[in-house]
Amino acid sequence: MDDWLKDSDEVKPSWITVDLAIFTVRADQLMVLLVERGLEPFLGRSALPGGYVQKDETLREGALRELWEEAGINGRQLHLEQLGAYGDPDRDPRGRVVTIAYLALGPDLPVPVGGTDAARAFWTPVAELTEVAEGLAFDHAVILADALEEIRRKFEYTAVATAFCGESFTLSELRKVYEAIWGQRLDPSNFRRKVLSTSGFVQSTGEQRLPPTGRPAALYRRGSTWLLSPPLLRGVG
Amino acid sequence: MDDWLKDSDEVKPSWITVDLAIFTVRADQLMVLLVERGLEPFLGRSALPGGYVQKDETLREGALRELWEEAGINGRQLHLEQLGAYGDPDRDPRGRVVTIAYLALGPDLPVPVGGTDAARAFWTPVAELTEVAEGLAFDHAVILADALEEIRRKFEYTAVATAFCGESFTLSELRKVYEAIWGQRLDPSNFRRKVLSTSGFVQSTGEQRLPPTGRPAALYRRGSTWLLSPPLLRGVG
DNA sequence: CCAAAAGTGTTAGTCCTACACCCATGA
DNA sequence: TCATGGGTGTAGGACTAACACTTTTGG
Repeated sequence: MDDWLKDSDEVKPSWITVDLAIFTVRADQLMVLLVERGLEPFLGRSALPGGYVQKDETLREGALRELWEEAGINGRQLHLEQLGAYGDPDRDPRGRVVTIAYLALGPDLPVPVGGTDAARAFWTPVAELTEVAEGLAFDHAVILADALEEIRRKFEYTAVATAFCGESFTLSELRKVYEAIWGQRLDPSNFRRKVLSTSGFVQSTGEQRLPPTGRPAALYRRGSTWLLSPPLLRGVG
Repeated sequence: MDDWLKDSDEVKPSWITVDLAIFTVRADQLMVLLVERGLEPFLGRSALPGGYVQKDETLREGALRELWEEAGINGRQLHLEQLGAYGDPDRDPRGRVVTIAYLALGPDLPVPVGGTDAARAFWTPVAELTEVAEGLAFDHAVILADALEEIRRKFEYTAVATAFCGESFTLSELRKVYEAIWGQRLDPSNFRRKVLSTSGFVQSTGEQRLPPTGRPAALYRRGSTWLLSPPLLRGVG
């Protein structure tokens, strides 16, 4: 490293990690992926998946790599955005470690299987983890809370909800995603109208899907519009 | 630093900096604070103010300290929020430097004066810096663009606009802030109604202020509400 | 009185909500 | 034909944009 970089009593280099808050919707519930730590510190405790950023990769590339190594998930198919940096000097007992948190959203993903790091990973319903969250390693409870707030906010004014659906989806599936995140019933007919009247939100595929019972539903895929205006307001609640 | 931290060919420690995108509204224009770099690399080029995070401070504390050292601004009086981390491996010619960008918004601030680092600081109207921005040091043009997008978005659904006003302000002053950011006229009467009907957005002080000419205007201060629902939509535009 | 800016009222149109109703399928 | 979920229609109310109008000041 060049010697024109400042190194003094006040300024020291830090370790950089990425941590991932990975969400999916399964059985009408918002789930987050946690891992059981296999190393000190916090050995055996639950944590968000993550790891060190390597020398020659971008932060995003590091997040994608950890997504694969720790969770067995190919990130090219899901929504990945940066949440923010967490760098309190005492957040890691090993020393100064600044972590860049990423938010990942994907359709109902396969349960992680054995054989890799991902074997230690498991899905947890966020509705049930209020007590569990306090036991998370590092400051991961804070990161998780920030991630949840970010999701709820972004649902109102972006098309991010489609990230929880597969390649093609019905409007009912999309609506159930909103209902899971907002914890509130939405009127199917009004929801349909709002979504379809926002040009570019979704795009008809022309195909249909048969529900277990009832009339076949039209299939849609993501449109090109990301920012929704007007936003899909959640009711007064 | 503990030896249980990974150090290998792939993983190396990094330098952590904070960079500040500081905005104010003056003469109905959105302005950003830039500095002329006094050190290599990019000596003499314009850049966002910023510097190294010290050993025992949080990222936010580092941002507040740089705000004071580089811009002569006491940050306790303004809005300061984290924008995100920028850490491409080649963003700094000196080596791996990850920067945490902060967004700062404040009322018309005193022009930085000589005698300190802040002597090199100057306000630039964002409307005019399209060409200038390309010449900024490091990836600061990207950070600045992200900051502007964040401001415009947050104006719609938060009360962040009040950060550009002083302790107390008239509704016209607040409206002019919106007009400066959105580059669009707003109907004074409709604006007033929207703001006042959003409970907790602003709070009457009972005082008045005399404009250069015309009827005195009632003064308000920030209310306790941060999230606006419904959002102050910017018109179809 | 006039100009300028604050502040109120009104109206026509748009959007939203709630809910009734029809449609297409499997059993 | 029944149950189930998909999909359309509609009436009342809420919200909005546009703009006319009144109020209060200094000159």
